[in-house]
This record gives sequence, C-alpha cells and structure tokens, in this order.
Amino acid sequence: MAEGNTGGESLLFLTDEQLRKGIEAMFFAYRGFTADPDRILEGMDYGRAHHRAIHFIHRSPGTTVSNLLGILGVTKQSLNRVLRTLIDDGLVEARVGKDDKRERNLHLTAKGQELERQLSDAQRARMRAAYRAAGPAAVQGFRTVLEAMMDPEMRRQYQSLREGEK
Amino acid sequence: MAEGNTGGESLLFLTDEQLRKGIEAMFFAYRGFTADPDRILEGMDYGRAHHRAIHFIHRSPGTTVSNLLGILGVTKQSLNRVLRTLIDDGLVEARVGKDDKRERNLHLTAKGQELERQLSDAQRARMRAAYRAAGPAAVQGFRTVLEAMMDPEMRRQYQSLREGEK
DNA sequence: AATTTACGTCAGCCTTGTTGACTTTCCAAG
DNA sequence: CTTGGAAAGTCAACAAGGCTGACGTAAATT
Repeated sequence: MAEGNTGGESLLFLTDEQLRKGIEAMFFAYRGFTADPDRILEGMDYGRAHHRAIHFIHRSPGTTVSNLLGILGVTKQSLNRVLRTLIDDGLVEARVGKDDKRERNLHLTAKGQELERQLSDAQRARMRAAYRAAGPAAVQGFRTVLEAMMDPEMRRQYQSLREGEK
Repeated sequence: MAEGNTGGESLLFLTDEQLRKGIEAMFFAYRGFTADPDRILEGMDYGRAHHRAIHFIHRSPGTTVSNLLGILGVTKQSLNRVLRTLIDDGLVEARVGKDDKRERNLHLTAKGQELERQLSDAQRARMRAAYRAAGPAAVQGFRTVLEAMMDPEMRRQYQSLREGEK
C-alpha cells in the first residue's frame, strides 16, 4: 500500500523498520562483496588487508605511504606489515620519491598486477551481476545512498579518486 | 554526455570503471556504516562482534545459538566467546529451550536492550540522514542492488527476517 | 541401546588492528 | 649551517576476533 508514493513528500521510507532493513542489507551484502577475493586469497599468505593495499596502489600508481594511510584509515605500523610482505614478495615496488626523497612512490610489479587483476575480476564479476540484475536506475540510487552514508572525509577521498568520470 | 540514457538498454553502467566506483563506494560507505557503533563500543569491553550478536538477538528474540551461527557465519567457538561475556555481564539471557532442552533461547535483558537501543539509534541516525539526502527512489535502488549482491544463502537469511514488511 | 544433535569449553594459532618508543632521512625555516 | 619537524621504517607488546581440533554433556532421535 502507498507503494506508488515515492514522489518525495512521503516519509514512509524513513521508518525505523525500513532503516533496520537497510542496515541488515549492508551487513549481508558486504559479506558477499568480500567473499570472492577472500576465497582467492585464502591459501596464499595474504588477506583482506593485502587486497585493499593492492587495490588502491593499482588505482593510484605512484601514491605515497601517507596517502595510502589516509585512504585505508589504519596505522602506519599496520600498513607497513602488509606492505612489507608485498614488497618482499615482489608484488609492490617502493620507489624513493624524486622530488621528496623521504616519500616512497608505490607501484605494482607485473606480478602484483597479475594478482590485482585476478582479485578485481572476481569482485567485478559479482558487482556486474548485481548491477545487471538491478538495472541502471537502481545502480544510480545505490551509489547515491552509499555516498551519503560516508563520513565527509571519506567522501572526499572517494570523490578525489574519480578523475576521468563521464 | 549520454547522461540521460538510463532507460534500460544502455549498458554504460556496466563498464569496469563504473564497477570499480561501486566497489570503492562499498568500501568507504561500510566504514561510515560501522563508525558510530564502533565509537560507542570502544572503551566498553565490547566490539563489533558483540554488536552483531546483540542486533540479531534483538531482531529475533528467542533465537537459538545454531540459528545465530548461521546468520553471523562464524564458528561456535568464536560466537561463544562473545555470547559468554554478554551473558556474564547480564546483557543477554540464555533460557533452556522448552520443547527441545538442548537448545538455548537467547533474549536481551533490560540492560541489553538499553545498549542495543543506544547502538541502533546511532546507526539508524546515519542511515536516516543518508536516506533523507538520497530520497525514496535512490533508497529503493540501494536495497535492490545490495540484495542482488548477497550470496543466495545470505539472501535467504535476509529475506526470512522480513516478516511484517509493508 | 546407540547415535546424532545442540551446546559449551579448553588450547592453540593467525590476521589485522592498536600504542609506544626509537631511528634515519630529509626538507625547510631560522 | 643548524635545527626542528615531517616522512618513513622498525621493534616490541598487546587485543579483538576469526580459525581448527579435541573433548564433554545432556537431550533427542532412531
């Protein structure tokens, strides 16, 4: 009932019950979201933290450690442990900064790009299936709500990574 | 350009670039999603795992341990550690099953409900703000995509918790 | 009577987060 | 030129919260 009333003045979508459903949807969907990469990584010596580092280095090649710390929201000690193994295993290269030699510019090696591709292929496949099933209008709404849900600082990070958007 | 073309036959929303944006939106939004309860719980002896247990016990009063295991997707040892502290601290009550005395029916005590309210108020507040900012149509799309992203088993769990939906 | 189920628990391990302290390197301002 | 502070790396210790394996008990089922 009142299903057609989505014109804007209806506030039925703001009931506690609707909000709780949204909360649970986030919980269950996030599980699916991470499931495929987790499966790939289990058995390797890597975990979700490695995936995140690889993702954002791929996304912004040459990014610095500080920059990555800001994006991932962890301590440098925590990130360093992850980065250390990736560098030692030859998946990530840390080049001394040209202008500021204190900085390290991070890049994926060929081997690192191979794993990145494997992980993001899996994650994109699920995303693609969900998008296709839901349709373009739903996808638009999906992105709008997620963006509104972010902390302002995270929203900045998210948006600043969007050069080249159509 | 081509912005208006969201009519259904356009597949622009399925490009790798669009998918990657969706992936990052999930990552950043989930951080926001958990930020407020995390803040409340830090300092107490509890964490996100306790929050999840409290949420679903509140959601399905009288639920059994096995049932909760299925929803949360963790091992009984992991859940037990969390449940143990909640019971010892008087937030959760475990009543011996009436029909089947092997089962434990879990309920929140008054004290448990107090914490649950505090946590879910905070989480709902963010959700409400996001929903309000995005509008009813976006919320509809948000839920549709999230549901499509779940593993089939999780989708069952999600939907089976929806009695009483309008 | 034997087996299965539901739950609890002990012990040990791993990942990934934390704090605190310290060093090295380097840029930039005094 | 010296010095203060930022950037990065590292060591140590710890905690939360996952995991496996093994074992025990009570109750239900066969």
